Amino acid sequence: MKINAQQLLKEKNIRITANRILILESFLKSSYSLSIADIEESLPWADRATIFRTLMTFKEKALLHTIKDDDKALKYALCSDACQVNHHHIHPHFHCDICSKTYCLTQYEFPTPDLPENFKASNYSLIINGICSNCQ
Amino acid sequence: MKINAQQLLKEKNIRITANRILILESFLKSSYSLSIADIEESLPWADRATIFRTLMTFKEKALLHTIKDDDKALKYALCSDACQVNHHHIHPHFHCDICSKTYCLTQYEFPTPDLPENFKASNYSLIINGICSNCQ
DNA sequence: TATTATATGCAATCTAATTGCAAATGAGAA
DNA sequence: TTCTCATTTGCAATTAGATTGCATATAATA
Repeated sequence: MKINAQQLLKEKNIRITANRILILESFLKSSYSLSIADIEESLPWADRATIFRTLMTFKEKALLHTIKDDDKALKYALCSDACQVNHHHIHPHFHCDICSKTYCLTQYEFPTPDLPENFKASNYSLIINGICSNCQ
Repeated sequence: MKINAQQLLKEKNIRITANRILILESFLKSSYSLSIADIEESLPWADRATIFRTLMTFKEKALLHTIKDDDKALKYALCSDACQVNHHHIHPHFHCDICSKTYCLTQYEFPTPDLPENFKASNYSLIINGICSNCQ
C-alpha cells in the first residue's frame, strides 16, 4: 500500500482509530467502490453502525464520495485529489451490469451539457452502465 | 392536457384502469419527476402497493424511467420519444438542491466520455445538481 | 354475458439506512 | 505518565422506503 491510511487520516484531521484505519485501507486497496455490506464482509467483526458513521465522517471530510448506481445499497469511493481541491467536481462512474462493481473514472473527464436558462449547476454525477473489462 | 393518457396506455399495450390513467396523468401534468410518495400525496385514496406496481409496469413498457437523485426515494419520469426508440439512451437530469425537484432534460444532449480499454457502455445517466430557475 | 387473465387493496415483510445511549477510547493537558 | 473530556464505539432498536402474498375485484375479449 503506497498511501498510508493513518497519515491520510491525520492530514484530514480525523481522529485515528483501528476501525478507521482498516476501513480506509479497504478503500485504498480496492479498485472499485464499496457499500456498507461490502465492508461488513471484509471486516466481519466490525459493527454496521460504526461503519456507517465512519463513512459519514469520511464523506464530511471529503475523503469519500457516494455513488448511487443500479444496486440498492449506496456505494462509497475515495475522492481523488481533484475532488478534494474542488467540491464541485465531475464524477464519471462505470457500473458493470454483470459483476455489479462500480469503478470511479476520475481521470475520464467529460464536457458538461448546456442547461436551460437560469439553471445553475454545481455538481455533475455521471453513471455509465455497461460491461467492464473483467466481464467481457 | 394535449396527450391522452388512455390512448398512450393503449398504444403501449397496457391494460386501462382508473388508477393507471390517473397516475399517468400525474406525470403528463408534471414538469418534473415524481416519487411514489409524491403520487400518494396527489392521489391520497390510492394504495402504495398499487402505485408501486403501476410504476413497475410503466417502466417495463418503457413509459417511464427511474432516476436516483440525492433524495432517498427513487423518482420516476416519463420517457421521451427518444427513450422509447432506443433503450440505450442518454439521460441528463437536473436536481435542484433547494426545492429538491428533478427535471428531465431530454433535449440537452451531452457528448459521452472515453472509457478505459474493454469497457463497453450501454447507458448513460447524468445527474446535475444545482439550483433551478424557480429557486434562484 | 360469461370467462379468464390481470390488477387491486390490505397487511405483512424485507432491506438498507439511521438513531439513542451507555461504555470504551484517543489525544491533549497537567 | 496519568488525568480529563470530548469523541467514538457497540449493541439494540427504529425508521423509511421498497416489495410481496393473497384473496377479491375488474378489464378485455370470446
